[in-house]
Amino acid sequence: MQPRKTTIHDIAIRLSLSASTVSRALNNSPRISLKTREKVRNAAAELNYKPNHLAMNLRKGKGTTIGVIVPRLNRHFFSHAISGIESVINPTNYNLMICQTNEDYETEVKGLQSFVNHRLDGIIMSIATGTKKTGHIEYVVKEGIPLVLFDRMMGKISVDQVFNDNFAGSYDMTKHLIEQGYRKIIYFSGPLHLELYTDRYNGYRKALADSSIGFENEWLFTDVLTQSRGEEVAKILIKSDNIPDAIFAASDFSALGALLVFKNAGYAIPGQIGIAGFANEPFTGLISPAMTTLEQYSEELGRSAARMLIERMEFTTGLGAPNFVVVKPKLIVRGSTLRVPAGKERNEELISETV
Amino acid sequence: MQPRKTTIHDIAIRLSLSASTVSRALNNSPRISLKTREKVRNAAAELNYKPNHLAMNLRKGKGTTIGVIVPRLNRHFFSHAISGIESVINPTNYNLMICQTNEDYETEVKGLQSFVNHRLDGIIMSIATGTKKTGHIEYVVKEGIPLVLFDRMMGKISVDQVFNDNFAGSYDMTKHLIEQGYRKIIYFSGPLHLELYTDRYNGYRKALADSSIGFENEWLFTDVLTQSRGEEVAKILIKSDNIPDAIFAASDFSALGALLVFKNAGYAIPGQIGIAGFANEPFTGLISPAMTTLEQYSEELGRSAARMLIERMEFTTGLGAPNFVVVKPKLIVRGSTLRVPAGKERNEELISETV
DNA sequence: TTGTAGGCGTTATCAT
DNA sequence: ATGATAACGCCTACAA
Repeated sequence: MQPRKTTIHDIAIRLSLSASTVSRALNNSPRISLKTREKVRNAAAELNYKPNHLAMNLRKGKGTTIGVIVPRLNRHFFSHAISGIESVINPTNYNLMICQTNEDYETEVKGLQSFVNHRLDGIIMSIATGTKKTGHIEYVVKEGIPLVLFDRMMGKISVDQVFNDNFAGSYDMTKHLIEQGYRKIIYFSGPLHLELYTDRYNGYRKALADSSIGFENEWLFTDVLTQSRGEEVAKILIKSDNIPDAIFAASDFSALGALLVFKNAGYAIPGQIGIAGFANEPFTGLISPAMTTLEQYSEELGRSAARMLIERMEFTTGLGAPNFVVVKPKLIVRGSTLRVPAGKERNEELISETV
Repeated sequence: MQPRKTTIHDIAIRLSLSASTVSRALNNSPRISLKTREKVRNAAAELNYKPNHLAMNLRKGKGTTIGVIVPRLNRHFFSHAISGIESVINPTNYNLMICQTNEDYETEVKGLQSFVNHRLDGIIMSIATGTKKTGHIEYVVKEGIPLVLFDRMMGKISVDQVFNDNFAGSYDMTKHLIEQGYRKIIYFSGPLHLELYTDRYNGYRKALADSSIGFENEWLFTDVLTQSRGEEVAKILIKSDNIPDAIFAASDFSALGALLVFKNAGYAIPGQIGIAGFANEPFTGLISPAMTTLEQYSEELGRSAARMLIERMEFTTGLGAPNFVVVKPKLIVRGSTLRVPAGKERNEELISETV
């Protein structure tokens, strides 16, 4: 614990200069002679000077920190999205402040508030499943803080957004299942108050309708996103002797739960039952049978979000019309749903590499 | 974009009070009458006042942000450690600023420097594998900023540390392999300039020695931590016909790479070759055969680190003697190494649940 | 119980 | 090319 940190004043005194000169020299202002700049730099190094960003930001009315809010850090999807964000942010001189909500609304509000109080310059966020109200987000927008929503879209809010074409992904997957001969396709959904999940659900429904396959209300299970929920529902299905041809889950994790339960119960996958997920989490390529799923290009999503945010921050054109970036997920077909003999009605284009 | 944000002065003017009164009222100072406090609170809400943390921190010379530096966010180990940290930090009014180094030294230095400049109040960090010098860390310590090192220990630096007993974990694993009848046990290590990895390596060597099993220099492969490196080395082993009895990898990921290569090449696991990893990443329980590995209790590690940091920050007793927390990893025995018939020399205590 | 004044470290404006 | 001064928004002696 040293008494006090070196400031530009200390440097100024040491060199018999004024603080403003030192400040300018440190900022490489052309108004200061090269010789002086050199002297100042040396003295700064000698005195171990470290700029105080708090003071800088206070004075300038803006800082260099971007806040990121995600539901969970330990999802491949989000950690890779963050990697994408970082790859764009790192070369700039912005810093990342990350906060995870654990899908909880209160935590989300608190985190966002803290970002506002800290006068962060921009925010990238993905809404928690627990979030049903959007006042806190609209507030940030009204406050004039650049904000980009990502993955969990929110049609009502007029703000930049980056997300997957969930409808299309879901549609493609369902079509694939139908092509493989599955007819009774049960759907594991997330909470339907999130557009993300209604879109996925609608894509599934549309594909069924387009193939003239009837839909039964009991085919839909909501809030089945985790492995344990997937296991629960799978056990219920087995116990009630309500065995589906296939399960399409809006989450790889619940798909995994179902796959394990059915496999343990002795069902042949993909023979008796097909199972597909959503997100292409790394484990989907490692289990057996490997799981059919949808690649969401999370890293690219993150990069896009970061780029959009920086755009907003630099060209602070007030509240222009919001921009949207939509990324179409890619169908990754693997063993858990592939049962049509090769060369028959199998669509070669659908077959992707398995990691 | 509104013209300017509300400050305590605005509230003061509105209520014909002084700014200091408002400040005190907002901070619930008993020196201000309850009635005034109430009035101030209302006015603040009405004017949509948000405290400026930059100014607060500048004035107080300290803030409420804790920095976390990890090599990779997308490792189960680190994302769970962060969850642990958060579970301790969230109830306080500190915030987390997270930075990932991608195992790169330069990024680590830059991140740490940025933390110092932002006057963060405390730092929890795990050193990048690319880091060989420690000056930047010692600097932070000398600067008087509370710092806790975690997972990647650094014996030379006098600072609080939380880490696994890597020697013991590695020793246990090697013993287990020997008990299973494996003799030629090849070792995939991380870079040996990190104590973490020398400790693991030494545990392995000690177990071999204690069982009077000779060690050959070609059994050691360094810098084999990723899946792709694991695959590379496995292919080299097969090509050179240098087939081991078992592989013990200091990383689940390189173990995975080897497992896949040997499995694809038609080797029976655990029959012809046993494979074990380190970290208990979720996929280890999902692949087949499921992988034997070591649980590191990352969440607990994170919690301990956060607790130690807060301790240091609150009771800022200068530079007291550093504290250490050591957590012993737990052996998780699964199919990839288990081949001794039950009831023979198999040690029941070693058999743990498979998640 | 409240007000006044000064300063945290920096930078922008205006002068010299 | 450099200096003096004020201000960013808040807090805290000290004074009243």
